[in-house]
Amino acid sequence: MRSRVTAQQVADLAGVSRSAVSRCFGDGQVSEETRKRIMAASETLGYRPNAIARSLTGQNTGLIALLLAEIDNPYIDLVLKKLLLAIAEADKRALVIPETRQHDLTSSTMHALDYQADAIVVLGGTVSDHVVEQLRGLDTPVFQFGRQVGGLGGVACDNEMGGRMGGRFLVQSGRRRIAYITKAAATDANRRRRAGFAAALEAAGLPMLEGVAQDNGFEGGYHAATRLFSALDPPDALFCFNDIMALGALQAAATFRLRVPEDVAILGFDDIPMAGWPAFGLSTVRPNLDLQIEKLMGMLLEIYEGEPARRTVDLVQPDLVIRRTAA
Amino acid sequence: MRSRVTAQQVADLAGVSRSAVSRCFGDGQVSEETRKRIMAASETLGYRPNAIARSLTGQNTGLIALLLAEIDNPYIDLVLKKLLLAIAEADKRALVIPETRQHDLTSSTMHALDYQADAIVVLGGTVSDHVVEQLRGLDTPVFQFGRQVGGLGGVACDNEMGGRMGGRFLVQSGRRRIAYITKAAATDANRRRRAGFAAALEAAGLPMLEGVAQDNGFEGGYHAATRLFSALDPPDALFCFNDIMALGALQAAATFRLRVPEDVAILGFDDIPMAGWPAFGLSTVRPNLDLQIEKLMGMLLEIYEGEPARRTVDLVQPDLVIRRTAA
DNA sequence: CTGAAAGCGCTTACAG
DNA sequence: CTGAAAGCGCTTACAG
Repeated sequence: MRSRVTAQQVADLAGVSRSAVSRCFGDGQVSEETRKRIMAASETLGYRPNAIARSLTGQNTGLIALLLAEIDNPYIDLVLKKLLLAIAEADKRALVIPETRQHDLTSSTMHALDYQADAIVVLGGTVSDHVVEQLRGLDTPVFQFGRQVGGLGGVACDNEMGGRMGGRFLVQSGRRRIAYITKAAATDANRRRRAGFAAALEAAGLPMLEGVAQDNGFEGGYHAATRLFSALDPPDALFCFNDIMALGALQAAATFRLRVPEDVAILGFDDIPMAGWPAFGLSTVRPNLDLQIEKLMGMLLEIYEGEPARRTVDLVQPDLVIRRTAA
Repeated sequence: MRSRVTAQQVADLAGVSRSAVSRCFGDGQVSEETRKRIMAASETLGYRPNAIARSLTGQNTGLIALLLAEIDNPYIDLVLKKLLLAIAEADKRALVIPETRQHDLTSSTMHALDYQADAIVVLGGTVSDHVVEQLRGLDTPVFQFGRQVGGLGGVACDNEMGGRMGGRFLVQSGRRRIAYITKAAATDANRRRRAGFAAALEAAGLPMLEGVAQDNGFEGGYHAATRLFSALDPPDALFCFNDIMALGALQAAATFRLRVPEDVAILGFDDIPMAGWPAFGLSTVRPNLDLQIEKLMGMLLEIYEGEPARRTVDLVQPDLVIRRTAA
């Protein structure tokens, strides 16, 4: 442990008790007079309370654990960055724990618990029922971001609504052979987007074509679209699970010399920064990320007020962003 | 603080002292017999040592603070993710602290110190001399990633070498009007890439054209390239500070109906995943990120061995990745 | 408002 | 190898 100034040293210099110093830096009662003396002493000595010691006795540690259940997703990168900023601005610290080959979500949770994190936020990926059961049983509040599994509070994009918006838009723009592209293994977000999309097509009396991808990345979208374009009667619209896949599909369309959106409309989901680049002009469904973060931070800060952790998921409505690839 | 099993409870159940339990979970001497008893008791009770309490008395906290001096850089995203994985695999925890409007690098450092982080790693951005002075004076070891400011240990891509490789390649492929594109405000990486590049051109007796961008992003590259292409005698090769700018330049070339690489060669730096997408096929300089992370982790782990923190920067040589945009 | 005391859950010399 | 004791740097009732 590094040699640092302690509260006792400040107390000695200021001629007060250690308790007074503690109260001064905490929320206790201190007279204006003593506060001034303590602050002066602190400044000369360069005192800062040891957060670790404070955590041992205090109400909380100020630590919020971020569990990254999935790390290869550009959208999660964005979420992580925004969340880091929000946590710093709320004057809390983020303990970021990724899933690794050796360490699954369960052991990440254990680590968060070892450090007495005040709350745990699970980002990305799928969470098995078994793990959810564990998380739900913890004393430490657990929140989920972007997912809606039972019994765990959190915030998510209304994926079903997003799927419906996408489907409706393509139908209304006169498309008739509309496909949904995604990876086979269904995450929660995937299932919901697909369900909303399917509902919109069904309401219009249209069938939903399917494109199955190997992965939820550029290559996955590229190959799935390639297969669809190779069919006898190719689709005139694609709705992709996410923007990266949509960009892959766009590339496939270029390969087939299809005009976008004239021959085929392409719609993504996420509105990652690239979607807006002039090179792409990708039309997409944009989750309201800032609002989601804001709501999550609200839930997080509630627990510092002593309120019980929420157990429900707040859904945030996405927007349709129409650029060039679907219009 | 949540109600949790303590070492005392384990000791009671196992019929040993609290010290024995501590030694068992630490590196102390315990007989095989007692170890078994303690482990059994721990398991029945579900005991895990409280990392906070352990941090208060132990040699270290197991916390490594990651200071994000710049958050809007896709390359830094990659670095952050890889570093998070490496830290988790080394069984340490990452405390991630971003610079915010309210909190500059200095106050981020203070927060890292409050939590008694064992080491601090500064990622991205520029660090003023004043802050470097501060960081250098700390008892806590500070490392830098991707930058080479004096007196602070760390690891970085050999940017000068990378610039030279890029320059040499363009010269050898027969280009004669070669431009370097970057944002005006010079970061350390920028200066070095430019210097290496300039040296390569000078060695060939060629002038170095300059394209000044508003920012180091897609738009910056796009507009800088557009200006260059609008000139009376446009360049036949562009070397961009990073891949995102190169993608912007690529888009500008398309707008001017320039063939790439026939009319103009475009070279980036970073080899972000997108660079390899078939849509782009961007030729670029690829820092050896994995090796950099490995070296940094080596430095980080040295301090747990009680060795003094290194004060020198380990340079890692980049590779040239030739795809389609420059060949 | 203030200080003395106890305690948070550990680790670490120190005896034995 | 093992346990009793002291201590890490705080906070928090408890008296005053």
